[in-house]
Amino acid sequence: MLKSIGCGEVRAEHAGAQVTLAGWVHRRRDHGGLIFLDLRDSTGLVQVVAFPEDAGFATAESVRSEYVVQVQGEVARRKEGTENADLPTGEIEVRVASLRVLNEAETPPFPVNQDTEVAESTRLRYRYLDLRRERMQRNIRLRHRVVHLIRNFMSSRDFIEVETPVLGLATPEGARDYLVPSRVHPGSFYALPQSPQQWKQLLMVAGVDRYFQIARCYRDEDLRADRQPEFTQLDLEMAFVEQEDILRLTEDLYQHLAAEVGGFTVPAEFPRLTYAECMERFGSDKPDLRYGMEITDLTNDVRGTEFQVFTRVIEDGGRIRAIAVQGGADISRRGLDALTEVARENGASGLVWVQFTGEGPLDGITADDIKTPVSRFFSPEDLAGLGAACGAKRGDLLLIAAGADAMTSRVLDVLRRQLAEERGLADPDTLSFLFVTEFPMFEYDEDHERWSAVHHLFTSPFTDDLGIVESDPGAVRSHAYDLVCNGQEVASGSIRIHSRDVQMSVLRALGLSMDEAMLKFGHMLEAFTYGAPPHGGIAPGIDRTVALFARERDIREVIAFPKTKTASDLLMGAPAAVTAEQLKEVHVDLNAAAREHLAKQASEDEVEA
RNA sequence: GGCCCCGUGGUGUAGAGGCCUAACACGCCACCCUGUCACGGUGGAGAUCGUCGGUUCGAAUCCGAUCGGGGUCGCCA
Repeated sequence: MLKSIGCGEVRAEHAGAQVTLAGWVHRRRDHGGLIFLDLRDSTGLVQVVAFPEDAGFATAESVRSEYVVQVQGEVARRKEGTENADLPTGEIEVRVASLRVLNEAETPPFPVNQDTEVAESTRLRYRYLDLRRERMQRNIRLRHRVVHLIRNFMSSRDFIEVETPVLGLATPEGARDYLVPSRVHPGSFYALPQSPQQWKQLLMVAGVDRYFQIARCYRDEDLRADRQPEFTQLDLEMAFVEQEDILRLTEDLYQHLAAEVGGFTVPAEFPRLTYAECMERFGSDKPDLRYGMEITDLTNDVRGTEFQVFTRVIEDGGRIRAIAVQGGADISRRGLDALTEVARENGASGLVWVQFTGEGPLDGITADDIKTPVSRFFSPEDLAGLGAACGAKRGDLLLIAAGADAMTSRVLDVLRRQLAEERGLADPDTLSFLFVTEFPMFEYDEDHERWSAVHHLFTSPFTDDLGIVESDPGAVRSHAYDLVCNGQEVASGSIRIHSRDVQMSVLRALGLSMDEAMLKFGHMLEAFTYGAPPHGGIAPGIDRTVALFARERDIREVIAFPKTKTASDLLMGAPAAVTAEQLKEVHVDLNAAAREHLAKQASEDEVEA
């Protein structure tokens, strides 16, 4: 080894010892007559000091930020009064006996030694330097730790890790596939897995009754802060289980992770809410439970009133729903207009607000203490009643949306989240986990005029609903469940269908013909005829999980080499054109549009060069 | 695919028709400095304002296109 100890590991107890250090020059402080170097490696920072009489002094004068150097010297206690309490190594310093430059370094394109804001594209272009910075070092090390904890936990529960192919078969359902052309089979393509779903179910049939895998998944869809074209899941599956077994295992895992990582408040027991309950109380299937503002149904409270905006909606089968915003009476007229605009953008024709000023309960509140555009239609008593129904006090704001459930849910969910954000209601140190259960089996796809699976087509419908799978798909409940945390879906799973007949019925409900079903899923249907055990599983997103524990909002911050929004790799320059020879080998011809695009790109590159 | 935001020395920002021969901080370079730790001091170099085109007597600034990055809706079983 080129070093005898890590920079960050040197302590007062080493005083007097000879050490060899190697690392990057974090910072140089040249006082003319003496030079300090902060030397950095993965273990931390240590101060190296060189005096003019030291052999390494001339070299110390010449080194620059990010030079890679090796230092030999004696550990010494710092002079009294010069200790640095902010550094674990702050009691000591290393007096240079020799200093060797292992490699020089260009001035980096952005500061490596401080956590300054840098354009993300620049960070990605020089990711190897970005990763050298403290924040990213912390994140990728946390990621390792979390994955390590997961592997140990799964092993301790008798799961075995099995690798499954990356080159597989395209499926007609779900996300767009990444395709890989076959050289050996002209005109045929592999698809990269959207998840190892089918493989893990086949492993269940194979008698591997407790499987897991840290699996890379690929989906060719547009990206977001929490979505990458390739991402990592803890994929797991168990045979002979019921939903409760999977949920308990998942909760145990996350309790374990939270306890080991530390620093977060986590519910003692993860609440379980049905999908219907979530939509009713929060308007979302991934509610943030760190704050209140639950939705209240006011339909019956306003049924007989004069206000036709409400009564007409009720006649049309809609409902009147509201949230109470604690302390919201101080929101300005302009702020209220902005909230109304948000409601409109999400499909509402308007938003009724009521502000209760003053303090204390709403009983006996007078018109003077109520601000609302609908005062003509409601008495102060009526409005107080509505407020009380939502749990409001004086000083609070009531926001009322009227219309179809889908719209009012969306509007109140968006408002709830926005207000929580604006008013800082979400505790950053709380991880508010919950399970959402009883997802509907199907949803209607307006664009393609057919039913599609909400979770996926291997999800088991409720036994009680098997009779209506094909006659009334919209009413079928499924054994699909999510783990949700702080308004984000972190895991998703289900109990699977293990019967060929049920699977065929679901495929028919999705509008797949027998021929198509056999072509795309014949292998699954066949496997199910050979004694498939009842089974189920879940797939927590590793990127999102690590981001939660790292307090990062963007999963790109916990991925070593992420892609941009347009799925390109700024460091390597992928994707890129390949040679005509390579295309020929895989029997691929580019169409005119693709050729034109490449030509244009090439000419732009020339201009730059 | 729609909508929105951003693009100015190496980095982060300011500049919003003529005051710009583009400002500030950090960084960089040189010199000075024996106890700093975001060391300090003095001096200096460095951007034609993403690209292309247009409007104008005049464009970093206005308009259009385009490229790149980001957000969001669709999409993501």
